Amino acid sequence: MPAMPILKELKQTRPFRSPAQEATVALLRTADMANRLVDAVIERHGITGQQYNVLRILRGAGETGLPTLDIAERMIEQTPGITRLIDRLETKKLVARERCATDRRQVFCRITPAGLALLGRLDEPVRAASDDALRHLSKKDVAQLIELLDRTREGINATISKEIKS
Amino acid sequence: MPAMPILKELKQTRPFRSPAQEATVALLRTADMANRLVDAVIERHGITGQQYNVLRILRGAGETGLPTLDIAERMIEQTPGITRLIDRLETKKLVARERCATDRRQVFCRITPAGLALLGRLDEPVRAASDDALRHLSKKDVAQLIELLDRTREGINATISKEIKS
DNA sequence: GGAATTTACTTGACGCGTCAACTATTGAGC
DNA sequence: GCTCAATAGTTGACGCGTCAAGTAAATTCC
Repeated sequence: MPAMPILKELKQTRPFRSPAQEATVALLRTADMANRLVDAVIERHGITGQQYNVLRILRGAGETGLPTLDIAERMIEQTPGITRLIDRLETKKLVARERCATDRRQVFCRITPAGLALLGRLDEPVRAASDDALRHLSKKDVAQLIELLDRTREGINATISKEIKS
Repeated sequence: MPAMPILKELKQTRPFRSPAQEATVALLRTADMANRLVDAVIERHGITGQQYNVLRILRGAGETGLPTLDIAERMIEQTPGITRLIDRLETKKLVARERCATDRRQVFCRITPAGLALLGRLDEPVRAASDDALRHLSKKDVAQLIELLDRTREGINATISKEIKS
């Protein structure tokens, strides 16, 4: 039961040029839908999906917090956007920043108690949204999906390193 | 060989709250990587990934073209951004717009010969990028991945319709 | 056939990703 | 110690998604 094949879904006449291309498009569209679903849950609580990610990272980092760029590394995102993202979290009093004394270039970011409380309220609904999104898949399917995606990322990583060399 | 488990990849101490959540995160990260790979190829040719998508849609639509909002429907995206997206394509002379005579509310967009030529140059490298991304997967794996993703989208769609009702 | 809706866009404002500079420190080599 | 390079972060500019509000041209309904 392939549900709704991508081809129809896109109302596209032109067929895919390879199965891999069909899979890639399916991957992108599926991820976008999942993102919307999860973001919708998060945004009801007054922060964006990206802001939520930052808060989660900072919660994981504990008391000491993290330098700005270390946060960026743990996100999907690259670098410069992180500054403004954290600016907004600081405005909302969910994150506090402080220049490091021993290395004055670094700025440590810590999650505030208000930030922790917000995360606490979000953990359950966010998990529920993920479970909902995948509820058509059996336990085994989910494991299989994770495995396929892991291997896909590995392949992409390899491709990228190859390109950097050339 | 699960390559690099998501958990390590994120340097995150806190474990996932459910397999579904791990799968969701894997999905989002994998899609992001795939997107970067493909976009990198496209952007070498002077347009963005979204602009490429619009051009593909318009190529599929043929001579008559498509009204603005019909393009938006076929994209991942919702509505209003499409206007400005096409503005930029028009500036680049890759798309032409013309108000419909019979229904003057509509604006028909058509791909120009220059746009078609650009797409022609991109088809091959884009397909190659997809193939590269998934080269660690066997034919069977790719089919399996497509199937799992199709079913996932189906589940998300159902979840969303359910929410709209409530 | 004229008012009230609906449709097809368009525009403004804001969040976010990304590249290219630019500043402030710190560290390394001499 | 002093120059030079690397590191940590910030800022400006632009593309894009998204919501809310606005405009203009059909359509619908008395």
